Amino acid sequence: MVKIVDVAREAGTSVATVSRALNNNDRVDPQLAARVRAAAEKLGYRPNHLARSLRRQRSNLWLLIISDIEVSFFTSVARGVEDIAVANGYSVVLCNADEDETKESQYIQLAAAEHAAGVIISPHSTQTQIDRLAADSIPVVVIDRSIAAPVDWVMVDSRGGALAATEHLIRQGWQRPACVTGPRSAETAMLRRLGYEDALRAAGIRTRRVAHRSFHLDGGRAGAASLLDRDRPPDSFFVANAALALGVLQELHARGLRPGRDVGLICFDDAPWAPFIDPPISVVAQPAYRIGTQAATLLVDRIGGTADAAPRRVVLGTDLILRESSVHP
Amino acid sequence: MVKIVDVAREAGTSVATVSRALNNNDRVDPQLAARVRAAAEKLGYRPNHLARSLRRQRSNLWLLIISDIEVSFFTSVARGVEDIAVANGYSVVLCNADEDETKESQYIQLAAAEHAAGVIISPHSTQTQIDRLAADSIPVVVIDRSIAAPVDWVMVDSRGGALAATEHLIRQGWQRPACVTGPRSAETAMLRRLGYEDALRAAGIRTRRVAHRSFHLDGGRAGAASLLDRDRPPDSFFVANAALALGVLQELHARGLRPGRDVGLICFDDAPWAPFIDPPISVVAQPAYRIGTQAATLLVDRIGGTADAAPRRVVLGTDLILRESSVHP
DNA sequence: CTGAAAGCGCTAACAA
DNA sequence: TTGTTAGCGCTTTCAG
Repeated sequence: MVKIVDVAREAGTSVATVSRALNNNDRVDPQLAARVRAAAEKLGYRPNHLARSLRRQRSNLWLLIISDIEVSFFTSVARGVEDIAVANGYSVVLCNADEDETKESQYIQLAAAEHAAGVIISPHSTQTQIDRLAADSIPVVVIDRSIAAPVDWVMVDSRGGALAATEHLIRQGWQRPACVTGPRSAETAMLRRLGYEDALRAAGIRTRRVAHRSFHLDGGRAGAASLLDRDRPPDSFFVANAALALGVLQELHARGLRPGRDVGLICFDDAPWAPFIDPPISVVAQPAYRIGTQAATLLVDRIGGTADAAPRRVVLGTDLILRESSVHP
Repeated sequence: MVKIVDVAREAGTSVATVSRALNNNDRVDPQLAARVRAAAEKLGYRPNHLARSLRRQRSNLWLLIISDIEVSFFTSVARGVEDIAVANGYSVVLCNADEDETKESQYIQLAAAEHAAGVIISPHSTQTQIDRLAADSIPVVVIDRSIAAPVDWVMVDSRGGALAATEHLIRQGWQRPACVTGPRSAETAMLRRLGYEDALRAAGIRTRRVAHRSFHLDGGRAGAASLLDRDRPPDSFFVANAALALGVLQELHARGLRPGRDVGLICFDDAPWAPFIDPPISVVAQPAYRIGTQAATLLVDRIGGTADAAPRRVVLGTDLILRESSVHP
């Protein structure tokens, strides 16, 4: 391992000058700086981030903690985050909390222990504890779901999107829309349910048909099954995310019910496969990449700026993409 | 920030003893150790990984560098890796190289700069340079694709899986199978092509219908289009991964060709949506989770063991899952 | 079994 | 503008 003192010796100068030349370049003789860079190059010098971060008390590493890596929404977000981060000299690593509270808290610990420069997180629940980060004054930006702490966040208008989707179902002529959503602990699950209920209320439909399940395929299947087993089963479904929708589709298929003919179906979040399902699925699309860039921009500001500025909140709109699954025959 | 010296003061002992008590516990008086732990607990002490790693010259962090996070195969691998890593006291973070050589090399640099304990990587190409890691004696395990360096790796039998898939197509009665695969630089792309050709050879089919494209939806669409525009177009497709398959489906749909009726279709890698496509897609399934656990196990051994032991190679078999898309009417 | 002290590689006062 | 040097927080000899 070649270290800074080796470069100093090679360039015939001191470690301080090497450090200065290789970093900000602030007030070091251009010729000397060039010599230093040449020496560093020749020796293949790579700064040791550990030592640097320990000394500086801050690193260049961001942790992006996402609640479920299998959700393509998050992978698009990640791309947005990364593009902005890299442009500002940070590296981003991903942590998959897998909707598991324990894993999530371990990653939060990790961010603190590794002295991350910043954290972007889609919290498992509104109760997710980020005190560990606040205590070490590591800036945090929350995405997708909100949290019981005064931090910056970026979200989509879940309630509005759900309202639009359910309204669409009703306008198509479906009479008894149901809502299959995530666990009560997930704010997006609740907001999407509320949007669904807004639409029912506006249309004067009294019966709420709601199933809360885990945000997974199995949850979708179970939710749809329980709803369909009721006395007056739903004739259409607003589903709160893509994984759930896959489960709902499975259950519909098992019962010989075809979306766009026997039942209506629309879901939140546009998955890459949604246009290829039989029939193609209508969705509420989220601006995932833009959520990532927005969150990253907030984080860059927060790292550079004053810690005690008031939290900033960004809410992005959704787009309704209509395909065949929601058509009323 | 509470540090080790604070704990020492609280416990009425020295930093050395605190360090020992909090780590291996090796030959520390049990009573003293208990006092130390109590003090650490009381003060909310968290070790600073940066300082520890700098001193020890090794960290507990693994980097898992994957070539495309949108491929669900990799997310399952990640889960397998993580389970083993955590069980052995390591933390793992994900890096998405996005099939981009530059990003990949930046992550390799990052692993070196952060003194990662180990790296698991699905390399962008056989030419991926991991010298940076070898130079810092950071153990590496390669997955999914091989690489021009003597390292441990874990792969699936791509060629065998491709052979089985293509044989199945032929046995169904399809006469002119084609192969839509990834770029020549990707070893899996080549191996799957070779397996396809093995099957044609065995069946005495002379005409090779092959399209190499990028491992993405667009590539699949373009590949299928170019094949279908030939003089004697294929009547069936073996597709080298799930993203490509989506593109192929798109092109077939655009031409009014229905899999399992007008054409045969089977693809490598079982995606979560594969059973829900119209018609459900036949696939070659990979033991993704097991690839992750195997790779992680190799890495644990390698970190603990001697660096110069001969590289170990693991090849896992694939499973053919037959659904409707490959049926010959 | 415990403590004192020497660094890990780097940056940032402080001096020159 | 450059160099000397004191740590960042921790682990690990080496003495005791």
